[in-house]
Amino acid sequence: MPEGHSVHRIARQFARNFVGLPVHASSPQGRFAEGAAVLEGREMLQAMAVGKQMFLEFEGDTWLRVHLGLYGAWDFAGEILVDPTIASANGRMGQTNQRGTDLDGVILDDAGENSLTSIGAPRKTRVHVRMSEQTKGLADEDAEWPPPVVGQVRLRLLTDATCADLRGPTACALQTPDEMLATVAKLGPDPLVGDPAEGEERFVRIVRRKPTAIALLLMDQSVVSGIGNVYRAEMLFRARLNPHTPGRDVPEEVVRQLWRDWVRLLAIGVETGQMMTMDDLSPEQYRAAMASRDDRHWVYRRAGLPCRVCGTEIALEELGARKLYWCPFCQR
DNA sequence: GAACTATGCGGAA
DNA sequence: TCCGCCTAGTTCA
Repeated sequence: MPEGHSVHRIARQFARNFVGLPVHASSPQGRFAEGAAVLEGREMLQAMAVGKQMFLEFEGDTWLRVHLGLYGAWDFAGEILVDPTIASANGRMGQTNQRGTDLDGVILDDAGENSLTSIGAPRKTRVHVRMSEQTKGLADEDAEWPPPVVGQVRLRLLTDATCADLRGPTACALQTPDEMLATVAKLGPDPLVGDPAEGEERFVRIVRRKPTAIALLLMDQSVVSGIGNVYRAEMLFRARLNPHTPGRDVPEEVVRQLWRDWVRLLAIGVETGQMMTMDDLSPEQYRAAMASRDDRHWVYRRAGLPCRVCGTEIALEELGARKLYWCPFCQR
């Protein structure tokens, strides 16, 4: 259940390992057989993310649009080049386990080394990672190649060195360039696409016009791209903003603050692979919070627990068919 | 092994 | 507003 940061990480992984290379495409599960046949053998030209959508461009004016939805995930295997601007390379990206762990793939351990752990890679037996020369000592020479297909793989993309398996997406479809542009045009600004200052103006203009609760606006992908249920709850708490405040009643400066917070959280998320929303804690506080992976947020999934700031019980309500967590005192 | 849950979203009613 | 999609980890029996 990835929010925007995961999708950007996945796009970057494709940029490093697939772009510029011919790709074998198949649909082991069969549900994307026609599309895979179209892509088979074509060179991947570009990989980009806009909000929660990812677009892969192939030779012949053909785009692949993928939306992971609630359950989707990409599993990478084989050679996985490490983006130096990104703290970790990966096994599994997108899906996470049910304990609230929101980590993509490999993490940095205390020593600052890349280490393969099961965190965020709940089915690590399926992830045969042969790291690039930029990492060390993680060669898996005995891994079968290409990796055996396990489970429902909608789409497998394969180069000589790297394999990417897509499972459970909400959307996986081919698009013409016009269709791709039309999809993007419907999306609100993404801090990592285009000029973030322009994005801020668009965001402010829309929010300040709407009578809709700010908690709903933040989740509306036509208002702002990439925010999901976790970032929504956390951002509203960080702004100490009542989730029910109509967009047009949120002071302009607070709207701008929300956008800038999203810019910051997304950057941290893409860099670390974690939905780090408590970055302003002291190191000691942060260590304590991280000690329990189930409890690393201000309010998300903390219903009934005391607010970390004021001790009030965190509230849980349904809003727009999603669970909304907030502190009735801090966000009054 | 069944039931439950999830970071999403489109379409029917 | 509700339902269905579609996957897999976790929890509980």
